[in-house]
Amino acid sequence: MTSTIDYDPYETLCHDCRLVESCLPYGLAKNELKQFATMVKSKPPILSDQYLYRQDDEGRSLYVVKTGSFRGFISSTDGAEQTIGFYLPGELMGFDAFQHGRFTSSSIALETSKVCELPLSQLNELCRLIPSLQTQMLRVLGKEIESDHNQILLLGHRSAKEKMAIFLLKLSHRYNALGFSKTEFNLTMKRQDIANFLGITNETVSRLLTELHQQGIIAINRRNIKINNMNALKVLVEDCY
Amino acid sequence: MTSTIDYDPYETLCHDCRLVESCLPYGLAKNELKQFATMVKSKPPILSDQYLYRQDDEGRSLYVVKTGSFRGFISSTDGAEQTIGFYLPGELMGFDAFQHGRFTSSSIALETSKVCELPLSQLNELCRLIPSLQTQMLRVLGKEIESDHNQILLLGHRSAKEKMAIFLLKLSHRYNALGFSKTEFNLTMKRQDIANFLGITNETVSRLLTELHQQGIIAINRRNIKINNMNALKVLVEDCY
DNA sequence: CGTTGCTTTGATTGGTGTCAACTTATGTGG
DNA sequence: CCACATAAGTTGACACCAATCAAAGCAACG
Repeated sequence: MTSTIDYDPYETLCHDCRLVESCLPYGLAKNELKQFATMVKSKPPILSDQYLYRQDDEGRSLYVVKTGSFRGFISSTDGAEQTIGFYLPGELMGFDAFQHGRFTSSSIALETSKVCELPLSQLNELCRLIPSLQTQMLRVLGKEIESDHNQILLLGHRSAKEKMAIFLLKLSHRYNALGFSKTEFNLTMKRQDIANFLGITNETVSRLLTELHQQGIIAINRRNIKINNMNALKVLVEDCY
Repeated sequence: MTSTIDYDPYETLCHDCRLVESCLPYGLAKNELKQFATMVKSKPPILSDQYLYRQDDEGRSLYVVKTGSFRGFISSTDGAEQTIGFYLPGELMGFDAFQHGRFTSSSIALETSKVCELPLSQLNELCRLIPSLQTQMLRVLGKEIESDHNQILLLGHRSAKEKMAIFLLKLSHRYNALGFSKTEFNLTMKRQDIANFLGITNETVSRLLTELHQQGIIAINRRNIKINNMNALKVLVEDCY
């Protein structure tokens, strides 16, 4: 499967990166950005289904998605999983290692993906030197927390249909923010992943997508989805966003 | 109703505070702690049902619970609420204002409570001066994120009974960490609050508590709860923790 | 004491999960 | 290139957990 997100085939430094506006160093002065860039470690691409990091691994870095997408999840001791989020380009992963230096979740690539690695030791040091980076750091942490809160809101008080609609709208919004179509995109995750993320079963996901398709609100073929009636989706949610 | 948590009737500085080991400045050297303490603003006690802060308010401070307890929640545009957490002494509130300088959740006192206020501007400055404070800051942020992830796990994949058991076990654990009994304590929140937090209805909460009572696993009278059989509760959860 | 808000209990309904069968896509080896 | 195995996705029948609606019990408080 080819990725819908593959606009950066060559290695670039931060100041050339088209993600810079949504990434951590947003708002830094030119010389600061240059300094920031020296810290960034590049890694070989992560293939589909490969782990970026595993729960309980030592966590010494943050990671930013450069291309591709990831799925973050927690495993219970019995092997049951809960997907806590999907990560698209420009989004950060690995905050959960801040507490004890070990990841409390795992991250796995949904397709061939590239990341920028930010070693925490250097990031901390740089935050002291560059106040606006410190501010920006707290800002993305706040964003992460707010995003988690929204997920709690979604899981706690929404019907399966509302959850599905919210999921699609949010994905649309995020793709749009990255400069892609907000009405047509490829789902990089399996039905099962969506189901797990929303706290429902894959059968229910399948049924709901079929239903939305039959109502003409979306058109879906395998992983390709087209939103025909954005408003109808919003009506389903009514007031969540 | 009298609080179960009322061991600090007099104003104290950080170095005298019995919460210091679980609070933000944990691990700071004596002189650093002194410096930290000068930043702490004391506030008049918050009475029951009073807001500490409201969603969309400007957020320029973090707050630490000194005595009492709070309920944090998000409101949708239609007025529906989702409780995102309960806060006991030593726990921090207000991280969600990091993103845009405004709270994305509200916090309300469940009983007469006291908080320490930490102005963000000074906290940021101090983090630059005291590296171990910076580390500690990231640690509590990591803890907050992990806690949110656990809540997502709970809401996504647990039956009502499991949710209830997890809620009680977690509360027991937190009270114990504060030096209180882990088998007997008062619930400072209403059934409705618990229900909302767990994503179920208050009727279900009531039924489950009654059921656990009849099975002899707990003894509950209004807000007072006694856990008679901790193991039985853990068996209900099996593998979550 | 009467009002009020919180809690409990009961009867009924419906949304999702569960189980199972089938279809479709992908990949492998002969 | 085909036969086969495997995984992903769809669809249907049925069961059950928890929501909903309704009403009564119970503590707090003026």
